[in-house]
Amino acid sequence: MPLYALVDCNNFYASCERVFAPHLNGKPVVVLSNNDGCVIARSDEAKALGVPMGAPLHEYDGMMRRHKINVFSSNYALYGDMSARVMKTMEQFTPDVEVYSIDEAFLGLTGFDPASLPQHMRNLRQAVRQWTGIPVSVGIAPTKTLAKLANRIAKKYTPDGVYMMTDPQLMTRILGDIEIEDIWGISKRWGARLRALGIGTALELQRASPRQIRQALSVVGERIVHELNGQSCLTLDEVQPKQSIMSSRSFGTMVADCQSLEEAIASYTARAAEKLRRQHSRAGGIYVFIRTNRFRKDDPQYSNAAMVGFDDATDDTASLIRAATSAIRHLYRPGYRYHKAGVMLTDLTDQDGGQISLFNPDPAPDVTRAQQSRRMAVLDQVNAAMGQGTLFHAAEGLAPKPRTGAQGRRVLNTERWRMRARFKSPAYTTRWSELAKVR
DNA sequence: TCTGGGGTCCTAGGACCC
DNA sequence: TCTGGGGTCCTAGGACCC
Repeated sequence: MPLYALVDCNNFYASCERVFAPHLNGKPVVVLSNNDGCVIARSDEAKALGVPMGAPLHEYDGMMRRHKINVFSSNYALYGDMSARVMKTMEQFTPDVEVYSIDEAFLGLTGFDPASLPQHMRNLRQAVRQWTGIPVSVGIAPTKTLAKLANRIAKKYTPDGVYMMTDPQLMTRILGDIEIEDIWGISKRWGARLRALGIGTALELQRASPRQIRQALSVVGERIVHELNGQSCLTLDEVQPKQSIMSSRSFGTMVADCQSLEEAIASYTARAAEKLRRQHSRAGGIYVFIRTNRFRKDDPQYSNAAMVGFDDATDDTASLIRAATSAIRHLYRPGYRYHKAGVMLTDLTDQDGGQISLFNPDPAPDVTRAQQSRRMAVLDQVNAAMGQGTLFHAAEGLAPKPRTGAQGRRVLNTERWRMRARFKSPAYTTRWSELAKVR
């Protein structure tokens, strides 16, 4: 029987801050997102005081002051470094470590004597605590999905932070108390779908017919059913190189001039290029986007993106920055207050070198549905005239360029998602397929 | 005024070829 | 001109995770 452990750092970012401020042990601590916008990590004490995940600072400012909650800006360099130390420590206890996220790892424990595992994991936990200062919880089970659940139990109920879930009878009792949305891979949406089928707990999902679940949730859901039954479907994966690398930020204050956008984009590109080289990859293309603040309904809205493809894939920061800033100059429109920008490196190798394609017709401020559909009609005509159902307009005198390949798909999907989010318009959902049919 | 920043996977159906 | 089957690749849409 295979055995897995999920090791999860408790309140990771908050714990990292505490390592360097030990006097805050036992006191409430929260860590904020970029620009100190909202809460992204909370210590147990902060959770107990009722600070929700994602809480916007401006709403909870007074409350946090009242309760003397210690508030930190995020320091990702620190967290990344601490994470690496934690992972390295765990490698001393088993060679099979899958780093799943910055604060979690799955361990492969097949071959270990099950009877001695809890103690082995207690030792691991203590070593991590001692060498890094970070508290972790460990869940052990025959599948990854069950290990995730065991980890919850470990975190909530066991004093030594380790829980092994192997006894079938005990498992039945535990699963009966777990809401389906708390299962790894079951979100709110899928949860609602399952509840409509009369499945509300992990136990009910465990006992459901795999075929029925496959119908409702695809093979992904069926796997979860098997995993809940102790049949391992998800194996330990080695860390793979990223298929796309993103770097984006919302600005602390609105940006209106092109120069500042160029500078921001240049630094994002440099960051992304660093990640790229670290995993020994080259980018075949770079995708660049800018947008105004969608939360400010009264502001004129503009959002656009461009892709530059390279003749030869590159990892050279200067070339990438040249491409990105040139894209920004094409994307920039005066008269807007920009809120966010970013780049995504892709391995699009089928792009022609140096070509820039814009994704969006130039959206005017405060477009109405009627205006938008008129604009779309024009765009359709342009695309029809160009012979290919491509997504670009010719205002810049740029040749239209069809996009293909896996990365192109990814980028397009991302962009579609943004468009839908921005306009909340079904017209945008259908437009792309209609364009495709023009061919 | 403020409301994060990253990622991955699956599938139905169409296009195209034989 | 119409019909049909099998295979592969791509697109578009729908999810999920931390």
